[in-house]
Order: sequence, then C-alpha cells, then structure tokens
Amino acid sequence: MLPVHQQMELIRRGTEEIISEEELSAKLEQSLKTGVPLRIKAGFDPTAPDLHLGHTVLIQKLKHFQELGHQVIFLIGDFTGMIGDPSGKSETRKALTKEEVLRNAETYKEQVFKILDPEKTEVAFNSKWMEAMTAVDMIRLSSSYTVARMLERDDFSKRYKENRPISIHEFLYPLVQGYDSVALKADVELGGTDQKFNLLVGRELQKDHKQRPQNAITVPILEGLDGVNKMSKSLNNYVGISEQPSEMFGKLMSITDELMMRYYLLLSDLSLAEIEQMKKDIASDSLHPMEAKKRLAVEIVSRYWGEQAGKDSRENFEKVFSNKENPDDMPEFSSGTKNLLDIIRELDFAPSNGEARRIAKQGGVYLDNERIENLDITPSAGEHILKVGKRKFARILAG
RNA sequence: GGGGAGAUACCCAAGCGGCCAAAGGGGGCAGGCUGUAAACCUGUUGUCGUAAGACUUCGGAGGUUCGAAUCCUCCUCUCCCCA
Repeated sequence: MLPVHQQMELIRRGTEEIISEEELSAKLEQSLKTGVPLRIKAGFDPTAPDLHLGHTVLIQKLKHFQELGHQVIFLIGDFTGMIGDPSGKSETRKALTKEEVLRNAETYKEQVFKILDPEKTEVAFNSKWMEAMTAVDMIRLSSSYTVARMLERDDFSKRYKENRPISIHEFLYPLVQGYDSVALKADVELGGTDQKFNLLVGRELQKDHKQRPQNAITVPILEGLDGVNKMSKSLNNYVGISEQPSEMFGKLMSITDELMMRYYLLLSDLSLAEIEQMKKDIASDSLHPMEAKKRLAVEIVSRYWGEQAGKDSRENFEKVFSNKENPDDMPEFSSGTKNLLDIIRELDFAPSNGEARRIAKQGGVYLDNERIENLDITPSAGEHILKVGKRKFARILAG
C-alpha cells in the first residue's frame, strides 16, 4: 500500500467533496498499519441496466480505491428497485419484478467489470438484509430520523416549497440506503453530489449502531451531451459504455468545446497539468479544438473497446464526416423488391411512415448520394448505399 | 372530516360547445452555415394515406348535444386552506 498522502492525492482527484479528509486520512493510516483494507461502498439502482459515462465517473473512483488495495463493494439496490419510485408524476418509475432486477443486475455486473476487477470486487444485494426486516424493524429505523431533517434534503425541500408531491416512502429511501452502510460496515461511501444527503444519513445511522461513521465522498454529476442536464438515459443525452465505437465516437464529437473540457477533467486519465496545457494550446490556436475533441473520443472509445477500435473509429469518423465518404461498416439489408419507405422502416431508420416521409421531403434521404424525396420508388436490382439523416447508413441489396 | 384549486401531446403551457390534431415556448428531427462544436437561419414535429381524407388523442368511466378538451354525473390522482 502507498503512503497515506499519496493515497489521498489519488482519491482527491476529480472528487467534489470528502467528508472529512481528516477522518479519512486517519482511517487510511490505520488501515496501512493493520493491513486491513477499508470497505468502500457504492450503491446502484438496478432500474436502468445500461451504464453510461455518467456512471463511470463514480466507477473510476472505485477503481482508484481498488488500485490502492481497498475492498470495493458494489451494492445493487434490488430491494429499493422492487418498490419502485413514484416520486413526481413526471418521473414515475415502475416497480420491477425480482426477475427483472436480477437480470438487470447481471447486465450491470458485466458492464461494471469492464472497469473494475471482478476478482477484487464484492457484490452485494440490499434485499438480503432488507427483506429480513419486519415492520417493527422498519418503524424503528424510521424513528431514527425526523421529518424536519428529511426536509433538509435539497430535493425534498424544493418540492415541498413548490407544492409538489412527496410520498412518505420516499423518506424511507435515504434510511434504507443509510442502513445498507450499517449492514455492510462501510468505511467509505461514494456517490454523486446529489447523493450527499443520503451518504450523510448513513453516517448518522452507523453512529446509532455504534459503528464508526463512514466517510462520504461525492463526485460531480456529469452533464449529458446537451451540456445542461445530467447525463441520463431518459433524457437521451448519454453515451452508453456498451455502445458501438462509432456511435460513441460520434456522440462525443457532437459536444460543445466547453463540455469537452469538463469531460477531459472527469473522464480522461490526463493529469490536471496536461489539461491546463491543452486549454492554453487551444487558446493560442496551436491546437484546434476539434483535434482535442477527437483525442478525447479516441481515449474513451479505447478504454471500452481497445486501442485499435479507438483508432479505427477516428479514421472512420474523418472519412464519413470530414470527407463525406461512406463508412466502412454499415448494416446490410436484402431489400428484394421493397420500396424505400419499407426499407427505411424495416431498418428502423424512422419511427413511423410519416416521419420517414417528412425526412425525405426535407432532403434527408440519399440513395447512392442522390437526394430522394419520393420514397415510393423501388431501388433497381443490385447494391445501393442508403443514407437517412446525418448518420444512418445501410448497404442495401435489391432485386 | 370540511372548503377551495387543478389533471391538455416528450416537457411547460394556452384553449373553456363547432373555425381544435389542439396557440405559444422548450426539446427532438431534417436542411443551411460549420469543426457532425457553439451561435444563428429555415422547415418540421399523433397514426395510416401520394393526396383527398380517415382514425386515435386533452386523467378514467358514463351522460347531454347534430357536434365536447370544452357542459353534467361518478371515479382516480395532485396541491392549498381549515380541523
């Protein structure tokens, strides 16, 4: 294990807040002396099994701990996932069945182990202890917190002030999450900044249970591709870590320059000094921002798909978008005697016939580099290249 | 328990008997410009249909009416005030 100050340095990078550094240092010190690794907990909601770059900010931090020799616990909140969260009409989450939760959990593991070392990761499910709780236990747990304190949570107080609904059981979430820390005897819990309140509840509950309170470490919430909202699947502003290299690359190229710097800070392995230098180079015109963005995209694609894929997707991008050529890889489709409209629909290049026609009318459909406005035509026998919108390509075999 | 307000398309929000597939904004999509950047400009944005048109949609179920997002009844959900 590394000396404490070096451990702290790595831990600090890219974090928003550490509560508190002194406490954590002391724990690291003790761990170093006794050789007992710290238990590092992070919880995941199994409702959305697709991890995206937003989640990776946190997972990378877990990896840091893992590299430092500590015990990482990947907690799947299957219990909470099964209850579902009806908070706010707009974001109603449906309750999941046990099967769904388990399936999602598997997908989760698969993805998360692209980053973490499976051998060194403890996977836990909170249903294990939560299902064992009786109603009496639950009430006892609820009694350890007051409504006033619950309302301290940003999200709650905001909704309360705005006269928006808060369901009682939503108060239970922080308590359950906090109790997870008790059950796991966590030394440290990681979460996004929006989790700060919950992480602190864990500390309180641990104290109640005569445990040494965990240290809370928050990491920034990653903005999505729009640069404004947090990255999330439902807002469709995300880059999934299982997405194809070309998709990943393309999405990353569409971000603003400002957001690019943010991604460099939170997602790349470049040192802070290197990032500063890059900013200077861009400001002095010695580095084109697009080039910087390409490098970022290459780094991220390479992380999940390997270096070759990183290089290839860059080449492919330059080919298709800079030189307006066709991509190397595109789906093939034997269209027989179907007309263009049907082909587009079957390729799922448009969600409805009306939409397909609309795109065509607006000049977004190309067959062999020729604009097609009427989709009723059937391509002549042979091979054609179909392009719909900016980025959907297919090789179709007609006849 | 009593009184009041409200639920409209992806989101916000107007409409309050026919001219409403439903104003406006946001978002999305397509085109232009570009660095698939931003900013900006244009178009478009329920489904089927080449079109004419048809069909489904304004919390849910019934009803009044030639005709309902709009009126009535019941139900569900949310918020506020009082207890």
